[in-house]
Amino acid sequence: MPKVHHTKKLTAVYDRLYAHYGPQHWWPGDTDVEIITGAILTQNTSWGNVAKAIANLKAVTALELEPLLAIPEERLAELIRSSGYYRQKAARLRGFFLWLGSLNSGDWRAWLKKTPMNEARAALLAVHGIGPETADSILLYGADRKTFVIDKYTLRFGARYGLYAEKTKYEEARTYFMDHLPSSAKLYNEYHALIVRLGATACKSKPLCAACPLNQTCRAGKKAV
DNA sequence: GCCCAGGTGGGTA
DNA sequence: TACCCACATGGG
Repeated sequence: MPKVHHTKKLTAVYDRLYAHYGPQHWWPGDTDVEIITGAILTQNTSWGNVAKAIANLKAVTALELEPLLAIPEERLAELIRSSGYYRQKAARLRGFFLWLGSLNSGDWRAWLKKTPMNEARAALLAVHGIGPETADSILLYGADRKTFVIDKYTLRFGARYGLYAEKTKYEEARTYFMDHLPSSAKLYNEYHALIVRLGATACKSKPLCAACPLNQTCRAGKKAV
């Protein structure tokens, strides 16, 4: 398929999702530190469990690096217990914030904003516990950088709607979206959020459930029930 | 009780 | 590279 066709299809799917669900207002968090915290806590975990953990943190301290790092790891783990893998995530949160605070003489916000994408992304990926989805979430939702976030839903979504092959991996899918969409953080933000919304509601069933707003373009093959 | 959730890292063949 | 497993709570 020629490139322009992929662009048209991707854009049409986006328009359909947006018309159906409306703006998703992602990321659900007020500050960059809150967004980063959520990005780590939501690894393989439902958002509801993460929201409780973040509420617990907010109840005891400001969501900034120093106060968060002042919490002993065991205490931190208890506060985020509801998000699952809590001992592991407590260590990862601390490790990440320690690393973040060491950047750019402490001006890590400027570092996140200004460091060339490939360099910043590679640096994030080198931190223990930060994989591609978390790195891209931090850059896109926490620093307004132009990178597309891929997740389980997005891989399934792209394969199901015939954008790319079933076994397409993270980096390839990310490149696909970025190569075929206008380069816009706002668009990347909303598109990923809409895919998650679709995946979390309509797109799990086979055959497609009647609520799927993409029935007409989906090629899962099964007729909508 | 079973399955899954906005992943990641380590180990083995 | 390709699987497998641990990590863990909470909702449907």
